[in-house]
Amino acid sequence: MRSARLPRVTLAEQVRDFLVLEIAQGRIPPGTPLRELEIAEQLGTSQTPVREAFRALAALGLLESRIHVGTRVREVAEQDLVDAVPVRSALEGVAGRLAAPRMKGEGQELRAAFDAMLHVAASGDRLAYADASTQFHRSIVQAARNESLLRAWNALGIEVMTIMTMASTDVPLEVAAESHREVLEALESGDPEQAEQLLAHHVAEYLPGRLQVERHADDGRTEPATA
Amino acid sequence: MRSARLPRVTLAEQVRDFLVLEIAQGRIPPGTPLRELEIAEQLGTSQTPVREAFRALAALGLLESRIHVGTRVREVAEQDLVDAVPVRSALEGVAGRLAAPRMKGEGQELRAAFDAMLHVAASGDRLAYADASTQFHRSIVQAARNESLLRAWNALGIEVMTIMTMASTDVPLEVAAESHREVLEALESGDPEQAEQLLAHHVAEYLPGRLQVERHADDGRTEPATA
DNA sequence: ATTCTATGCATTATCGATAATGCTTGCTAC
DNA sequence: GTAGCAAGCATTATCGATAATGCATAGAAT
Repeated sequence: MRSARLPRVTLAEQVRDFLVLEIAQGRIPPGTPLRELEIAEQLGTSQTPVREAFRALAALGLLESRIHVGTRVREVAEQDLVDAVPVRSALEGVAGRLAAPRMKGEGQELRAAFDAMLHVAASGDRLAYADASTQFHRSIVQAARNESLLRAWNALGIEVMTIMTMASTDVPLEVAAESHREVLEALESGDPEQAEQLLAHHVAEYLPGRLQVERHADDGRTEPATA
Repeated sequence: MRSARLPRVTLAEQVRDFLVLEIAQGRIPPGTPLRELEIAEQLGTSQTPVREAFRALAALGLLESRIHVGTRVREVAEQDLVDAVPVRSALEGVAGRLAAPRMKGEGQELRAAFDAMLHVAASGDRLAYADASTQFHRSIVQAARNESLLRAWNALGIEVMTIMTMASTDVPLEVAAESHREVLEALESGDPEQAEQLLAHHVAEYLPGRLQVERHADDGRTEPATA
């Protein structure tokens, strides 16, 4: 969002990002209890920034805290990937609808994000690809110029989910990246209907194989997912 | 959510709720700068819980913070009411779709929430009505049993919005309450399609008169709103 | 054996104080 | 008069220490 702009300074944010990566990449497995003071010591900070990071991650559903008892990494992170599908689909559909008219003609930022995604896909770095993909989708949501929408979307924690998904699927990056092209074009053409449709569908496109199976029991209208 | 169950203990939560009411009811007008230490002194706590409350409210979009500079009440709370309409509509539509099959037959909790709403509407207490209405809608979102959905919905800060809406509209409470009946019935009947439709539409039903005007410039598919 | 109760312990929640930051104002140089 | 710089100030960000809480365990009573 402001990634390169401001140096992302606070310790709390650094701690948060550290934990996100540790958890998303499986170095801290689900169920692990996290103690504020322990993490603080480990990172050389005081309890305060760690506590703040815990709160932020709990809001994303990555941790769960019980007051006066403790915090641990949530077990169900995988179910979340599945749950998120219809929600993301709905939200990004709205985003497409609202963003399309504003994009007509000037999708510079979005196209830049798309190009970055293609570029990074060629490099084979799945983590970097996750970043690029997240940035692409966030650009769309931001283009809708709707604070509520952005907030709801952020609450889903797409960054983390995308990282986790990329880590557990083996879809070739080029294919994944290429699948964004029609979305980009629909937005650039400025057609709200088509943008909504394509985005809602696209978001439901890839899901790690293992998860695809469980999916069908559940929703019934949207299809598979990643992005 | 757990309102009566656990006593909602932490100071941070109390501070948060205090601020929500002050802001929602206009006793702290938009634009007001809030200083952590000042609020702390005013409430007889230390800076820490206040800081935590600030963060939570910033996440809801009620405050905006700039690092090392300060925090103030967001100006645009009113625009948010408008922005939230298509987002809420989409989210609650999904909620209805997912919740309906689970509710078939046993909508006890939801019906209880509905009855509470009717009851409180008769009393004329608009603040209490806002609570009841929020509880009704939250029940539906919870019934969908989808963590991501609940998180996204919570991120919208419906409680606050409903309080603010009720404060600035003059729709008779009985009418507002009654309008939930068909939603309830659709859910009890267990039909996902109909529940989705009705909810998405219902959510877009009431908006304070002053705001209705601005609305039409903006979205184009969903209609007016409160709930 | 089972339930109740008291006590200790692990952990968070809160506190008061200090460090760090960014804004602003006033000065200086041109 | 204006641009650049420096010092002071308001405010947050962080720290280290203490208070409060809930859980678990062990013992007593039945």
